[in-house]
Amino acid sequence: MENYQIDNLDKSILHALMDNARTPYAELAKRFAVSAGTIHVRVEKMKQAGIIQGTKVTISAKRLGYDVCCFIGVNLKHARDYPSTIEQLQGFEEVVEAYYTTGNYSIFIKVMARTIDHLQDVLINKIQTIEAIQSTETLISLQNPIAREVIP
Amino acid sequence: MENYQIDNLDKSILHALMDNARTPYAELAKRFAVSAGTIHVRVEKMKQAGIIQGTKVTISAKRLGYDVCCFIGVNLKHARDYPSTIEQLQGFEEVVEAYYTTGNYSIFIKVMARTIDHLQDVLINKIQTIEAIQSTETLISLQNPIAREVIP
DNA sequence: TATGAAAGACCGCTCCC
DNA sequence: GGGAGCGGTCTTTCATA
Repeated sequence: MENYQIDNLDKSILHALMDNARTPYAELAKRFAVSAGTIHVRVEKMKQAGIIQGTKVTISAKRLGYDVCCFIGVNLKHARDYPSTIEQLQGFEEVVEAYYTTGNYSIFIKVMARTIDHLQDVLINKIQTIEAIQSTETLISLQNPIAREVIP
Repeated sequence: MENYQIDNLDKSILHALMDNARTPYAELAKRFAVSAGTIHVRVEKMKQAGIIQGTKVTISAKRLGYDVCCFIGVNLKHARDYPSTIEQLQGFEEVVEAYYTTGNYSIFIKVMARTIDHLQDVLINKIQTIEAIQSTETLISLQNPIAREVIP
């Protein structure tokens, strides 16, 4: 779990696996002109170092009927209400991300909803029922032109 | 690619595969008391329906030295500058997500940086050099207590 | 110490019930 | 939807530089 300085080969492997986690090692080996055993060793090292955490399938939220993506800036009445608010937000499945932030808002959340009506329902009947919340500001996402991950 | 109404078994499979895309079908079969063949059929159906898009490894940004996560609300001088701005933002590897939003900002981006100094560098020497940008507002994320995906 | 090659185990895919 | 055999992939081990 110590720090491990990745080299160009590691980086290339990461790129490939971030695109498709099931890329055969043999193919990576061919692509990067090394042996499959080497690929295996590198992947194992990065797993040990905690760089590669696991694999997961990518889901299309749209295909599942979730068309509306929005961000909501939340202001709390008192900063001390932060933990309990997070706990309550966690109970709403539409809240997919939450951040404790400096700046304009206390908490910043990402919400996925099926429709605008659904979003309205989530806002009024879920989020705004939390007592500790003073006010919210909603940013509806119309497009998501960039979506990727950091790669040094 | 048509719409496909998923049932409880599909949902369970999705959950399992979102946690670990390499879970053996035989194990899923045992867990949900069906045969491995059935798991295969369901996964294939969801792939066909476009619900499952692929698999990717999960990377620890922290382990790679990226400790600072922040959101930046961007205001443009003119709405028409949107496409060219996105194009320029795409060129900065630290910009990992971008949204075209209604509300306070024209564009909303997520930035990953190594350190606060690095973030400052990205802001001053990259983002704020874009001519079309009128102003920016930065929200630094101190914690990310909720991070998951929609699952109906 | 890191790489390359080969053998064995495991998994996923396909056919048939 | 369930079960069995084939093919492919991952993993491991050993030899090598």
